[in-house]
Amino acid sequence: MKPHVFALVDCNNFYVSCERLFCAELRDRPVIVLSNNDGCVVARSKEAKALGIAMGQPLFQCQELITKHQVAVYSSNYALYQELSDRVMSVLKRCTPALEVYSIDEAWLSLDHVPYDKLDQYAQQIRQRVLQETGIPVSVGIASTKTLSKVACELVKRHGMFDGVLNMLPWPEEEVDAWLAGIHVEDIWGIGPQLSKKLRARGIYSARNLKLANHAWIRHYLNVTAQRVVLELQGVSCLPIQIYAKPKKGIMVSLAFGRPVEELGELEEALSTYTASAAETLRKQHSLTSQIHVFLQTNPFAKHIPQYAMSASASLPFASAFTPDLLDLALALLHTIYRPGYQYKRTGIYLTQIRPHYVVQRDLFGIFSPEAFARQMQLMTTVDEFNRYWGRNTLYFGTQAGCKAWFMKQTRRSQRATTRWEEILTVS
DNA sequence: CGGCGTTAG
DNA sequence: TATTCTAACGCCG
Repeated sequence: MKPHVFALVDCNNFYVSCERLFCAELRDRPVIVLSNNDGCVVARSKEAKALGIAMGQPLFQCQELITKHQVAVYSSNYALYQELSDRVMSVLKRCTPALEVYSIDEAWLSLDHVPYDKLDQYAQQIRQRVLQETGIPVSVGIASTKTLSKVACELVKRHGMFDGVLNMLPWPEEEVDAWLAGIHVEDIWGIGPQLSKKLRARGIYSARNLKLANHAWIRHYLNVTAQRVVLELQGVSCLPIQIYAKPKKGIMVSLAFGRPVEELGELEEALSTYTASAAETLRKQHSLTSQIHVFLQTNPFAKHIPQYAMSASASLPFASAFTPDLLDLALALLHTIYRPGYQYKRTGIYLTQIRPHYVVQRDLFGIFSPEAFARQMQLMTTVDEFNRYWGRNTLYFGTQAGCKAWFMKQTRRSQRATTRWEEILTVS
């Protein structure tokens, strides 16, 4: 049987590339993008990496480097990144019969349909198309398993060679192994810090070592995930391409505040906003929830202030995606856990017990009304369509209203040039 | 089955 | 002064 051909397409420094699209002078400068609340660094340009700015580093720790080297600093602009990601994925969709969107900046493509000797050329065409149609540069790794295509992509980025595409398929086994020897175990997809520690304790330091490790030992002392990684390194594909996004089994919305919040009223406003957003996500995947968890927390890093963290859960009488139902329950839960006198840093909601909305509801006491349910769903569909057309939060529920003084800090966000008319790029 | 730990981006 | 957010899965009791 012919082995499968996996291509991993990975956008280069994706968030930075997005920012550069709308600001030409960022081209050769060091650029970083921050997490929510401008907390820590979540994306770095090549130049910023070279300066030694680390992934996940708190902003205040690299302030000196930023000033010294005039690093361009951006708050995260997810509206922009998601829109550009969608554009990249739609180009990729046209390049393969089987696309798996793995993350905002990565996708797997099956290239089973491409003749073996045309793979490199085809991958170059993919890169050029994406660049031409979206402006985003990408790297491509090609191999017989997902894990090896990750390795290939990593080698492209690490060595800045291969012209953006690395196809490992034609390589003899010894050549693959030679390159695997240069990859540390902790840099393999699926091997995190804990597994690395155990592997290193057994003298397994490189991807090559792991590929040749003893199966029985791996299974017994580690886990089945690690065993799959070993097989995948050997060229035995265990992880197929998943074309359809599985509906989420849990939906969480939780954001840290831009400043400490003490008032119940502000917490209600924030939680209502998060709940409406979670409900929207729920409806988008055609699901209902029947269990709600609400949580509340002070800032665990602020050792000097009194700490409090609490959560509460409750079940809905019947599964729902009707925002007012979820709001009622979420706010009631918030009231049970709220204690005055604390400086809260975060609240959030987590929806679980999620199931498809077409599964017919059985109700022991006859309280559930299919007619009312249908009316509610219709109302929410209207709200969602309205908001999709006129912009997020054009229509919203009363408890969300307020001045949003708690909203996250975003002092350096670029224009939402692709999703807001009033922020469109102007050329003068 | 729930809680915990690990990993990912 | 300052430290992201979301989701899945495996293991264990």
